[in-house]
Amino acid sequence: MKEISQAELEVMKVLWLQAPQTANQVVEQLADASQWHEKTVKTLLNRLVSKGAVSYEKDGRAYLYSPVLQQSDYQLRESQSFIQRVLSGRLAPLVAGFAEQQQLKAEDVAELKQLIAKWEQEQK
Amino acid sequence: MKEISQAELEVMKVLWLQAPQTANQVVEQLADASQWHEKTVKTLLNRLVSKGAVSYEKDGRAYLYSPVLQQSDYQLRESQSFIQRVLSGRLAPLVAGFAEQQQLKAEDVAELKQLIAKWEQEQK
DNA sequence: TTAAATGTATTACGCGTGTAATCAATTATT
DNA sequence: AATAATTGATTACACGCGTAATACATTTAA
Repeated sequence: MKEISQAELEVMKVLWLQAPQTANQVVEQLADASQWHEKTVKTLLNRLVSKGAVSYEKDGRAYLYSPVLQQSDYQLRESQSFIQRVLSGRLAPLVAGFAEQQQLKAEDVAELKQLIAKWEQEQK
Repeated sequence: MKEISQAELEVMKVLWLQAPQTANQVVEQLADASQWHEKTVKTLLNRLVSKGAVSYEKDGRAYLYSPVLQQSDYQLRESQSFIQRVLSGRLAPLVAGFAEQQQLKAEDVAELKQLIAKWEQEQK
């Protein structure tokens, strides 16, 4: 699976919300959200198909597009590479930055606690 | 501050470890680590200067390069944009990525606990 | 003082991406 | 059936990036 560019990711997000969808359904949502021209969205869909991230099937006149790459898989893969590339494998500085900016949500903290608990369990 | 590309980031990492450094010191480390040609590294340094991420001062015949952009600032900025763009604003999936990789070190856990304690203190 | 070496600046080039326009095929309309 | 409209495929093009090579300036060596 080749890299997915930023613009392509926006298209994936639309398909992750609901699938399958026709090109026009996708175009409509992105014309609203991102001001993209219809042709642009079609190109992005084609590139995603070439990359194997999206599949389609003919439904009479129009095509129906579906994601092949699942969002959770994508997020995990990207997160891992991001952690290595940018954070050099360390989570703490990131959390510290978030805390400083008051961007840490209760939900995040709960998740962190759970992770720590699990980690401590494994250390025994 | 313009975007920093992946190759440029490797150069920044070398400068974050120690600064100032001459171009040749940087080149040496990256020739070892990344197989990059001297000319390539010089180009990357120049682009980083153009982008305002690195500064230099003349030291006789050679130049001394230093990061202007601090690593913690960069990490925070990138993390926030990554979390918005890829994770739709939630920190949790990133943490899950960590758990998956079994990358948590005792040091991280200790630091995280402290951050959480502080955060809980502030919530009262 | 002229040549070699060293260090930086400028230029190069193919590829992916953002952003579409045009072409071709198929369906709908008159 | 011929033409118009729709939809996907192909082509376009400028810009940033990875990866250097070449040119230029300055210092050192012969």
